[in-house]
Amino acid sequence: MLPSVSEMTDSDVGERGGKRERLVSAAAELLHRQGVQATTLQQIAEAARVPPGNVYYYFKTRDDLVRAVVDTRAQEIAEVLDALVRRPNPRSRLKALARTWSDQRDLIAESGCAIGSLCMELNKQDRDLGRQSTQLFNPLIEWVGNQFHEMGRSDYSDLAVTYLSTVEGASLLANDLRDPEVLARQIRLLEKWIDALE
Amino acid sequence: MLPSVSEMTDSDVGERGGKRERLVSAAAELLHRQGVQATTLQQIAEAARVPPGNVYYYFKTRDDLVRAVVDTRAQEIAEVLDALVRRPNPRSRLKALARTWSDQRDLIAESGCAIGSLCMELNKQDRDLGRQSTQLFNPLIEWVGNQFHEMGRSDYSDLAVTYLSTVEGASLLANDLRDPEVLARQIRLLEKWIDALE
DNA sequence: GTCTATAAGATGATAGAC
DNA sequence: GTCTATCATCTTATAGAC
Repeated sequence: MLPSVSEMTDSDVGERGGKRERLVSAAAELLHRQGVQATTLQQIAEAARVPPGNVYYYFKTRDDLVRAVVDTRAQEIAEVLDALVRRPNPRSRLKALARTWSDQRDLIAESGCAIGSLCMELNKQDRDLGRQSTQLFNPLIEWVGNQFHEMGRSDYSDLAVTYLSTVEGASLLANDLRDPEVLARQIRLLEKWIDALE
Repeated sequence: MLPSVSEMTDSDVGERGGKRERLVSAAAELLHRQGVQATTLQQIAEAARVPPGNVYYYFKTRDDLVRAVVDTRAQEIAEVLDALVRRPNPRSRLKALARTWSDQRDLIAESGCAIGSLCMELNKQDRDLGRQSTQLFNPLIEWVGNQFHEMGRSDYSDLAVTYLSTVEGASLLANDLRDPEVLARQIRLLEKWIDALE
């Protein structure tokens, strides 16, 4: 079994020329833009500048590559959340997190939220891949819930769902309407809502 | 060109044994449960009890069948919205529409919102099929916006997006968490929000 | 008018060459 | 250790039988 990205040493990466990482990176982008099912290994290999068919040297199956993309997304989320703990209070942390969506409004209007659309597609798979999506939303729900809890709200769990529902729903509509400003406006309203909470 | 479902007379249906309708109905359910890309014509034909390969007698291409499913969903939406005009005021109409989602909470927790997930997948297609999704959300946004407008709100457009964002986002999270009550709770909060608006 | 057999093409995966 | 050639399978689509 090959080591995961996080387990690889620098020398491993050097020996392979970073091809595994290029594959995961190219796959992440293509799965976001085209969808999981619509993207072929050939397209991923081409985008990563790796010989087609050679993907199987780095990943045992196609599902394994998809799993690696999910792991990478989960890691990105963890990094974003970790960076926010520097902020002084839960209110400003929640608003800063929301702004990571409006900052990406152009991309989201074009291809939807990378997390939300990935989850939705994984949730339709009946294989074990299907339950991998919890890696993405669960940490977010817990983190957001913790912020509301710190604010002294006993209904922190419902508030976390409301928060993420707004963000994901607005991303879906902005994508469907191909209008980044739809997302920007909803995030602004979400910030007001956070400020208005006691 | 074959007549669409709405244009078919009873005798047409009788002669065909309703196979076209069975195909669209089976396709709609499978696209919802498995996704557009993951569903094959064989699966649809089998579910509709129509000989495999015979699908092309009723639909010129696979995309045409998907289009028929989208048309059917759009028609379903129109029917639901039409039925709501009997209600006395915009506030009760908005709450009644929201309840159509919580009424389907078990199905949505299992497979997501039929409209939202269909839109998300269509939005990733670069063919002309991709822009068909506007048939689904546009009428909803306009109708919901009209209700807020009748309530005297000048920001009716933003409110309509907030309303649908909440519903679609909550459906996505309920699906990911496999928890119908998540959706039910968010719809209850949405109803309170509607009541609280001036 | 209805359906079967099959073509044509693409995709995931493997075996083995370099 | 890296990559190429190829297989087996599946899927859309068509031609033509009944």
